[in-house]
Amino acid sequence: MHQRRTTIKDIAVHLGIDHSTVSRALNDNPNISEETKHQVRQAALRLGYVANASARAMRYNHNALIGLAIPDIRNDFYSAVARALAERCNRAGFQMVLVNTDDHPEVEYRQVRALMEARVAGVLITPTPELLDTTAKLLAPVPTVQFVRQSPKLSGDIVRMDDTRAMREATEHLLAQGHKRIGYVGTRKDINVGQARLNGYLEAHAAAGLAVDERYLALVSPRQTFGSDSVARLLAVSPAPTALIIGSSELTIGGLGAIQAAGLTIPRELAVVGYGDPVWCRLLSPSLTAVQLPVDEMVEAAEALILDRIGGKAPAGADVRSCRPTLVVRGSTAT
Amino acid sequence: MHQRRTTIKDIAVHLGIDHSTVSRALNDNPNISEETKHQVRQAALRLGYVANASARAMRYNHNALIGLAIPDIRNDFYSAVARALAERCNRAGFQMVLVNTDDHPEVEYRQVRALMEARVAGVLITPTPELLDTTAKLLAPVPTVQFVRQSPKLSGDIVRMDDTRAMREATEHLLAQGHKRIGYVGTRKDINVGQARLNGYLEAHAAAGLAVDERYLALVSPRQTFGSDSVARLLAVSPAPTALIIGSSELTIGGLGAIQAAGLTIPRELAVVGYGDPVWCRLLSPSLTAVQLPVDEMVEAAEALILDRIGGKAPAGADVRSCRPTLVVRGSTAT
DNA sequence: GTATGAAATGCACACGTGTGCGTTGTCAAG
DNA sequence: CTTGACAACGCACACGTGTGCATTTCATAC
Repeated sequence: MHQRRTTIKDIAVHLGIDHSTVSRALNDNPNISEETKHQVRQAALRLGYVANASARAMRYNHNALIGLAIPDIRNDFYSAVARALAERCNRAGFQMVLVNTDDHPEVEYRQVRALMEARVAGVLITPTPELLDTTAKLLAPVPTVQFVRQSPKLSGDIVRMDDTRAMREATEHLLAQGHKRIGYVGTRKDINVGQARLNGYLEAHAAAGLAVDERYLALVSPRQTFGSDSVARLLAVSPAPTALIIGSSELTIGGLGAIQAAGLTIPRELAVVGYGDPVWCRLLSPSLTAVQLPVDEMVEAAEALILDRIGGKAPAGADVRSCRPTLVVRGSTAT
Repeated sequence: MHQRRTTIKDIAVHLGIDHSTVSRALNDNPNISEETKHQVRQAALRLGYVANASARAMRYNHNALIGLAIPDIRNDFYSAVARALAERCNRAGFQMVLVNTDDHPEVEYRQVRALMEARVAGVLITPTPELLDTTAKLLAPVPTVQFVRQSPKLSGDIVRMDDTRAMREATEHLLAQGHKRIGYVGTRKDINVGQARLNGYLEAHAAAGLAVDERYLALVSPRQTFGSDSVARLLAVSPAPTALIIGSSELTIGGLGAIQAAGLTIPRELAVVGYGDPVWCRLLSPSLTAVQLPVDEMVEAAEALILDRIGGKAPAGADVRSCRPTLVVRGSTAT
């Protein structure tokens, strides 16, 4: 059933030498003769030796692992993040370990606990808004980067984006086109990015001296069905909004479906701005104006921060990196 | 820098008892008094004890890990697979470990090696067509499931889909609508699914007594840019095809872009069938007729197979499970 | 021949967890 | 009081790897 795997001890017995010599040979220790090294390497190859990461992790007191805890890997943004981070980790000699929290505090706890049991050297997490105290306590001993979202219960560095600015620009873009009734479907205010994005929407209205009609606002959890429901509700308001901003990639998918179901022509009857910039944005007709998220920039910043912390060469206080999303104007807001 | 983490030994010292008693207490051994168990649990909680998975993995000779090696997590199909598998693994008490091979044999080798160093109990892999001998040798000691694709160099169970049937149905669907010039953009024939899908296309033509014009075929690596290039090339053939089948999800994304760039109206000037069924298929206008892949069914089969192998309760020979994709007809092939 | 040193290798332990086996303490039956 | 039975716990080792230290071998210098 469970296969016995060859160890350095097997190699040692095979060659009639001590296992410590094998260990040194494989690690290219200068005290070992070239001849012995050669024989050891050959034997390792022949016997199919593969180092045991667990044993190694125990010997040193750290694992070359970095944990990534995100809501759902099926989300285009997070899958791009995971891919980029995995690549960077590999380059730095680390292995990335991915877990899905499903935006559920208990699942999040279990998954983070699994990461801690694996003794990850650092964690990159997009915390749920209801992050448990026990989860925060769990994360305390290791360098943590709060990615995208942040929680007051967590300490550690922060990598975020300028959500407020992005949404202000998106709103200003629509206002400049003469829209006066702009619907907004975003995430709940207790998710910090939800509040931030809403602020951008509000600021733009305030700057334009335009009052905000509460009936054009929908703040929900970032699920596709809620996006669909919310958009349907906003479109039913009378007078109907002439433009719509959707403030989350999940909500965008659901929302676009609802707009189609309503039979509205974009952008003539309804202008639309989405959040997140998956490849298929350009395939829609008309193509979708959207807030493009700086994935690479954010992952690069996060990785640099966490590696510095792991290496011990980082300032005492928490560092905050804010990356700037860009509004990409396409057909869905054409005049 | 590297935090010292509390161990059962710390708890033992804290309570003035032996570490073996702590171990037994935490594992609810009947030989330990309820009072001691209570104290141990309390102390574990207070000291923030988190079990060391590496040490545990060494004590037993297996890790509760299952490896998943796929080309790219950004692909909608594979991210859905990863999500589903992770969930099932958790339910079964396992932890999934994900690696991207990037469809590159050397990367594949490195990543599989990392999995084997982590001592995964089993591996689910979508092998690259050029899978190295060394990679195959690496995988030999553990139960392996070849997922979607398969390689002659590997042994072990196989979970695939009936690609030929799916493509035959897709082709028949177009033939039934009167199309005589059907372009086909698919993956290279040395990828087994590429050959299988092409066969479906060919079989349908043969059954209809229709000759296949080689100029309408493009067989490439599954990259978006190749999809774009190939479609552009096929559309330039004179007479141009009236319908197009794209036999890979990556190629579909690139191909749709090329069709848009050519300014063709779907389905009037060109009918289109895609492969893979991401959520955004329904958001296109017209919505995209596509081969829907049985993700859940395949993951369920793969997980059952690998758990049986790990548990030792599986037949000697390799098992093959073939799941059936379904053609979902939408607007892009409307008449 | 002996001392000196360098090169190459073996011995023994540590890391954290779990378990077989021996030991202690307690209580009841003889 | 002795014996046995049983509950509760400690001792010691194993898993695979790496490393400090001691040991061996061998050549060179005195």
